[in-house]
Amino acid sequence: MASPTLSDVAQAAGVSYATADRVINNRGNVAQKSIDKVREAVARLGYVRNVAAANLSRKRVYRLAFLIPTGSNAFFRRIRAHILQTADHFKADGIRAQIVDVSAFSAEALRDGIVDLIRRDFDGVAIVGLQSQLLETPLEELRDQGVVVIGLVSDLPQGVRSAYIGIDNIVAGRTAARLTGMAHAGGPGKIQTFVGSMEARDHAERLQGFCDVIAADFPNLTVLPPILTKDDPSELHRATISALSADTRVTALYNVGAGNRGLIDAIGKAAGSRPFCVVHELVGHSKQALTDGHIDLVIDQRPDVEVNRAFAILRALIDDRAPPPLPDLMPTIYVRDNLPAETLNDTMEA
Amino acid sequence: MASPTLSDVAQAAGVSYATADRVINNRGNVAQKSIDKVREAVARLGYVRNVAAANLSRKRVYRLAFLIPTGSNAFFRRIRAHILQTADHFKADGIRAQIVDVSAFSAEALRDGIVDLIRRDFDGVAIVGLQSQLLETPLEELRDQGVVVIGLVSDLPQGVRSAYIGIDNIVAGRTAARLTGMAHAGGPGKIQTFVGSMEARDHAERLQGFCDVIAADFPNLTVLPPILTKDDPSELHRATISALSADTRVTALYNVGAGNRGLIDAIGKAAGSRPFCVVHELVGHSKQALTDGHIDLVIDQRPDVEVNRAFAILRALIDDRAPPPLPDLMPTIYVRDNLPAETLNDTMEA
DNA sequence: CTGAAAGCGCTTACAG
DNA sequence: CTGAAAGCGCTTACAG
Repeated sequence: MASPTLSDVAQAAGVSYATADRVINNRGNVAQKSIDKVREAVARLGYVRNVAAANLSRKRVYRLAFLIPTGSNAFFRRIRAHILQTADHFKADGIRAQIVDVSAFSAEALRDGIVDLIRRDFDGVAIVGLQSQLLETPLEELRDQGVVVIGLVSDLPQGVRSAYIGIDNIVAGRTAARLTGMAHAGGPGKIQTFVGSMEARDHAERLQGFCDVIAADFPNLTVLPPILTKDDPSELHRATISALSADTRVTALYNVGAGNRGLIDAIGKAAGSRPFCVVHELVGHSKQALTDGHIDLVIDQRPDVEVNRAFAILRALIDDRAPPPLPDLMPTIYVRDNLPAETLNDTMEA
Repeated sequence: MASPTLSDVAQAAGVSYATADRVINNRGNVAQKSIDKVREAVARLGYVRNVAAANLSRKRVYRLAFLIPTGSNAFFRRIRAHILQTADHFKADGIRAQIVDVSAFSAEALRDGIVDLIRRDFDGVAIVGLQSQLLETPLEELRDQGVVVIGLVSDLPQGVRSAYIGIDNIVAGRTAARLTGMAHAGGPGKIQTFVGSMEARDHAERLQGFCDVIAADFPNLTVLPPILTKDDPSELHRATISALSADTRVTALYNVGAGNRGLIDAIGKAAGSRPFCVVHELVGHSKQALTDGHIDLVIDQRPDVEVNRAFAILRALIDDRAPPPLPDLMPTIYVRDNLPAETLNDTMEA
């Protein structure tokens, strides 16, 4: 009943322990005859390599880095908190993870951050990326040193990363549109949209997905040209007030980007009925606004799920084995009724 | 830079390895003086116990059982698939998990299933539970043998399980109501509801949550008394047809229970415009119906997330340590635009 | 191409 | 109450 070990396999195959090990791990320098015998024994006994023992023996330590933009953005604060908490937990499993700050959304700064990583001997790094050619050379160098690189939240140039963990922002925009459309119940309407910057790929994609669905499935609705906000709460505040007061009779607001605090403040202070409101990312103030009935929907990318996945995928890539079955990642819809509890982790009872 | 080991701690504390081990693991029979010295050394060196090494040394194998109702219910098929896939992956980590069948939703059958577990030497079991006193004695016996018991999807009597992994069904019903309400855009409406059985606690809770929100926040809407379906597709088919044809002018349908195939068929064949439709659990046919535009929303409990959590929580409880940071569990809303990919697990690229 | 042996960080008898 | 030693299943030099 006990699982067969490598020495069981070696014995069954009639070779030494070391030889069995060589074929299990494809270390080469083994006669074909021995390979065949070992393979047969593995299959017959149902041998499964004990990863924990292997890691112990080779003193495996997973050194991970997370490159995260600095700044007071609530979403990235949330990501950081999850990384720290997860890193702390996995210390006992030989994982050393740290957050490396890079100044926000500048390709040059990000490139410099990556260059700094090169000689620091990490096994894997997760990077909140950008689509910039500037990053390609340093990323290739990292990879050539055997460092596993993945994109997190925002993708890196495809050729130089092993995986991307983040939502599809076109899907996120489509989802926002579907629900906004539903909320009009077939009636007419005008939707005011806000974007931080059209250069930000995630913003552009969300807006595109949104417009696609409205155009295709809600012919009674019009999407007004987006107002540029630079993700600045005060810009959003101003823009929201003017959208609310305009005689265009706006029936819905959709903010593709950040800065929601300004939008929420403006709505909270407005008198009378308000348009249907959709924003992205569940953080303190957007959650509160949902609870207070100032906005209707929050489309969220579940940074907790993303971080969870990042650790699992990095580990799997470093070990060159398949990742465990993980929950899928997709834009998640929150209304005021299905909000998560305050605590990060509280299923268990005392 | 290398992490301190227990022998570093022992040396620093001036005691033997074995003594250090005794205080780390609270094995008792240690002089207070030694305890203090070891504690101090642990704190000073920042010692973290290596769980993998400990498990290796004691040949730890986690024997897990999942008690799942039999039957062709698509939701439980999905749960089973996730359990099997996860179990397979974790074989390499010394986890042996198996599914134990119990015939569906009979307290007697479930009790017998639990009794059968008692001498089988599991470390942890996850049970799709029922609220029945019948279960208490066998569950206590299991617990007295040191087996960790958790409720999965549907809770067990609270006193005899260590954790519950499942959504809050009141929240699920409230969420369905919020979106159904939104979809009326302030206009009037009548909502036909369907339940499998009012004895099923999850059904009753969803219905209650649904009615609460409609009554509180959507005064223009009426919830019609639920039609009992026994979760039988043909019953649902019949009931849906009559709801669609009735001159009550139903504006929305909400099925609290299973059997959606019948509802979907009926809607697919109906001519003209249809009411707003909300069902539970994303499985093959509900996903297809969403894609085809036959229904509008699916509220899902993410069995993949639940299974993932179940493995992690069982392991943590068995080891008596804190579980890793895990994604929260809450009712998830699907529209046709944010559906997960077909595959169970496909973030990585080849 | 093959094998014997030490060691990874722990736990578990066993002997004092 | 304390310690020395074997062993968990593997990897890694090292010697042939």
